Amino acid sequence: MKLHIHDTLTREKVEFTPRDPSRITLYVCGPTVYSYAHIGNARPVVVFDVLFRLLRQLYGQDHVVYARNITDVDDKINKAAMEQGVEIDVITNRFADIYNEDMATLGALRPTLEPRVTHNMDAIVKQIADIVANGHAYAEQGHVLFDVDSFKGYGALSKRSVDDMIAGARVEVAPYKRNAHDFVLWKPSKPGEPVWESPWGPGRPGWHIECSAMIEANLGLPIDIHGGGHDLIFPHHENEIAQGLCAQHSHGHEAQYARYWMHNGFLTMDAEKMSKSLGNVKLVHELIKEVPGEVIRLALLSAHYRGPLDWTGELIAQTRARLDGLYGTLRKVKDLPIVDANVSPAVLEALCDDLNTPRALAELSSLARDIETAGDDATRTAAKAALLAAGRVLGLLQGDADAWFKAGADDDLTAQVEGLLNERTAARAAKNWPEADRIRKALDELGVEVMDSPSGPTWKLKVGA
RNA sequence: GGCCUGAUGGCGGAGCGGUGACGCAGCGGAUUGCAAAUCCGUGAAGCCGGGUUCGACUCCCGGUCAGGCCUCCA
Repeated sequence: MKLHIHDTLTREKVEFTPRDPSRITLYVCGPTVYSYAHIGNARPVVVFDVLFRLLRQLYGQDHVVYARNITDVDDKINKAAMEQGVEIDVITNRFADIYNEDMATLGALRPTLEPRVTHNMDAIVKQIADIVANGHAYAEQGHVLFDVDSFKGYGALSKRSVDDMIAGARVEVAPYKRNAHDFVLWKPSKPGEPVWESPWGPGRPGWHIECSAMIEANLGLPIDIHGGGHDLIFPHHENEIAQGLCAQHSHGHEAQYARYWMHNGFLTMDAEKMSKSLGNVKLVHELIKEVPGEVIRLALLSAHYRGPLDWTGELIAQTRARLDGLYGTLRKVKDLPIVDANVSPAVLEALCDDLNTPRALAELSSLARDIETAGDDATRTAAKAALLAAGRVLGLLQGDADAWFKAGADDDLTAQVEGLLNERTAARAAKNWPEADRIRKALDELGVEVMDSPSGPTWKLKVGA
């Protein structure tokens, strides 16, 4: 099965051919760790997690190197550290850990590499030096600026010309810049900020250089796939290309930086842009207290990654209901053995078509129906295996089905429910329907819904109870 | 102003130049002590205006609306 992906550089869906099938390289821009991640930040994480899983499925578990950086040098980090009177690593370690925990709750696998700016300062300084040596950057007043005019390929990714950018003219004009659109590779630190040594004086790296330096140092050019949010196309990824290629001794004009570019669409909140001023920023850290991580994950995968996604209460409710259905089916076959199975070709085909998760999800429903309509346990066991295997590529349905419905119930409640259920089972055995209904009502008041089945009752905690 | 997306049923959301997935909700039936689940069936859509075509939701052109980027941003 051949993977096809929509490449931002050519704006076309193309067949994916890895440079080296035994070492696929994937890089996705990660978080700046000064605060909590919001739900919009989670979309690329989940989307590219599916890509990571798919690539591992197609090329082998050990043949994919997935790097997602952690930006731990940044103005916002400095500000937070200053305000709290601590070193920056107190802030960055704390939020990097929280980030990883929160993303794990969304079912995202840990990337192979999580390079940090502070751990790659040598690579950054070296890359800047290479760019300067190759004549694509200049030092001025403690700054090092990338000379945009020296790189002919500039603007190829974002499809904009340097002239257009000047026309837009919101770029910062500074005395140390030759041209307004030149951007910073290295700059002096302000008093009190962390400082690193460099040939151009003490200071700190600019925003874009970290990614290209870490890619060069950790993955090697060209990487296979570079991913990120749509908003990063310009200037971040455009600048990455310029830096990454101009640091190469070939001057990189014909070389490639990333063989394929993938960008996820934006997420809106009730059709509005998420912004602090509107007060509609949803933090993943808060959201997972009210909504299971898997619901969030499925909701994020319910639309194609390149399209927009509107985050609403209705979306969450519908997604939860859908997952209830899937886990409900799995609960019916929970006592059947788990056997190995191949990922359904239809699911693979959908994902290989530029990560068409909605189509893959539709197939998941079909696989669930196979379980429901199976006539015997052998068929059911095979169908269960097929559903779980398909779920695994999507990072879904790997939890315990019973636990799914009881999530949120503490031990006390569970014991209480089990007790009442036993009483009710006895009442039903005696065909004492009024008593059975009384207990059902009592459970209902506890927020518990009882479902009878030939093999005994099951229950679930009602949402919002 | 420049560049880039998107617009499908009550809601979410795909594919496809000719029979309109899938999910949630609705309706009918089967099943069920009750309830749920499940299965079967069913109603329901393609922003507007042109064009191409035997035929367009699907291709082309022009609008409209919404969102994004051009400044830190997933």
